Amino acid sequence: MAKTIKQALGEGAFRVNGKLWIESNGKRFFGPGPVELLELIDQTGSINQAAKKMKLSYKKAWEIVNNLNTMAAQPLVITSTGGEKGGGSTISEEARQLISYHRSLRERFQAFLDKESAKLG
Amino acid sequence: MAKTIKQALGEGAFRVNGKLWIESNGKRFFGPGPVELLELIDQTGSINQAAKKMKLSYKKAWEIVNNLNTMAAQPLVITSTGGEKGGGSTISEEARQLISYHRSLRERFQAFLDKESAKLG
DNA sequence: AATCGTTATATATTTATGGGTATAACGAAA
DNA sequence: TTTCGTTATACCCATAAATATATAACGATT
Repeated sequence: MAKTIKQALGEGAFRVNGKLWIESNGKRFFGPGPVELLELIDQTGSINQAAKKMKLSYKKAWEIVNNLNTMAAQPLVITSTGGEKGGGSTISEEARQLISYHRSLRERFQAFLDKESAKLG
Repeated sequence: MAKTIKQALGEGAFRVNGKLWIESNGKRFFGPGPVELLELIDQTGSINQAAKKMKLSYKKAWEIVNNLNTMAAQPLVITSTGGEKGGGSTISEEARQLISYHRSLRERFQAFLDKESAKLG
């Protein structure tokens, strides 16, 4: 009698999980972290404040922003220094498109994961 | 006029990629690395030789094996010490089931990634 | 000119990860 | 009892990654 996957795994809460991202030439470009950061920049108008809300160092947040702007054809974050409020940042229309696409992508991925996980239980 | 994803990304070779694994209570349990290791243990009859073929330290390989055996309901690797050849290891029927399932899972995942990537080009 | 909070950048420090090395235990066979 | 290659485990070190700290530049407003 052939052993089943369920016998191998037992009754633990096993499930299929994973991560998705968009890459270019093998270099990771766009994942959940950047998406959240972009949304918070949009809400706060500042990389600095967005980083704090994500409990990220400003440096790390800036690196993410810089990477996004370097790899994309069009800048995703528009930054400005100086001025009354010291400067600030906004996100571009292209960024909104990417966020929207990524959201729907994640929904499809979640459905995939749920379907696969069901096979284990 | 709304900007498209293609405009945001430009003509670079962007694609959707990702990683999959099986987890239990949030702890990663089974991924591509363990699968390859199990297959090599099956071929060589030894954790030590399997580690060398994967260019992995024996220590790391043993940790993977130990983790697999600890988390699964049934042992996936059966080890023995001493004897004519110093000992050795074999994989269980449950391990073969998991390898087989994981292979088909990855095929379905790859199809998902290809389908999503096509939307970017 | 002084002020403000931000962007932008360099440098140092701490933390995590993996690898290297060493060693004991094992048990069948000679 | 000696030999063998393996499993099993502890300990230290090197490299990488995340984090912390410090500082300059910016420019509209006052």
